[in-house]
Amino acid sequence: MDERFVVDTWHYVLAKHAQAMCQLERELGDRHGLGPSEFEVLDRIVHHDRKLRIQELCDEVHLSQSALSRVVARLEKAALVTRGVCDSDRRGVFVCITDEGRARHAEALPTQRAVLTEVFADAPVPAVP
Amino acid sequence: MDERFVVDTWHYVLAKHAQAMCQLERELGDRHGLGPSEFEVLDRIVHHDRKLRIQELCDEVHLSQSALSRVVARLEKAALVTRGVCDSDRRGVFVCITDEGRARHAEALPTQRAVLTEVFADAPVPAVP
DNA sequence: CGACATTAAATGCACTTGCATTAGATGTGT
DNA sequence: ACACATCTAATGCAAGTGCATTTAATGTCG
Repeated sequence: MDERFVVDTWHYVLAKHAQAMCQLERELGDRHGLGPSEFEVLDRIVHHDRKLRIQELCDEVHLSQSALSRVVARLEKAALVTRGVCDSDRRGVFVCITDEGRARHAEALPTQRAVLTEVFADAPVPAVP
Repeated sequence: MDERFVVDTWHYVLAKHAQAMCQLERELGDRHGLGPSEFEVLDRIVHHDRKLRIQELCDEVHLSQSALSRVVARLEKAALVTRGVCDSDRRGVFVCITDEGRARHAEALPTQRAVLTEVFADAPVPAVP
């Protein structure tokens, strides 16, 4: 476990994260009115293709529970998802994507892929020593 | 350029960034009173071992110019750096690390390395297809 | 059954960030 | 020399985030 390798990898992660995040924020925002977090949540729901509990989403998205709660609130206000109480455990809330949400996601997906492809086109990940 | 590879790499970057950032924030904050951005700026100055212009730092740290300006302001308030006008171009500002800043950095460096080593200990970076 | 710990999600709050703008200094062209 | 574009850094401001707390529902133990 070379210390040099660790630091190089960290710098790689920092650089790519900043680059991709910044560009995603621009492109998704300007072209589809979505932030990276909003897109990520929609993407996870579409990927599972079912309604998910907030807690399940929490495990998959890299956000705190409170931040996720607000992202879902924004998505709900934009009519891209609906929130409903869970019958079996009325503390729980499940999030269900709407048709409009699905459409918006489908529309935004190529944009996201294009950005990622551009950012990672040359992906000289630091080699393991 | 496989689309799958691109997405996998992105997820890797997202996960490692979140994990490392979160832990750095905790450890650097609790043990040394530094945020990740503050540490990063100190680290860049120590690495160059000279006073740097704000603009130079801007190229190396992944922050906007305004955010960097405020990080430097916080560091100055904590007496870890000093700011001075550049004689040759009086628009410019150079940032100079203090002895206390050097000491704090030296003290925090092992903490940062420990966190990074832990996070990237198993670093199965998605393999290039 | 009843008190208390536990869990899920929402909310108050402070903090950091980026965008847009501003203030001041420098360069340029006529 | 003067007007104007450009550049550097700082600041007003809005937005998103995490931590701590709150509210409501569930589980558990006596």
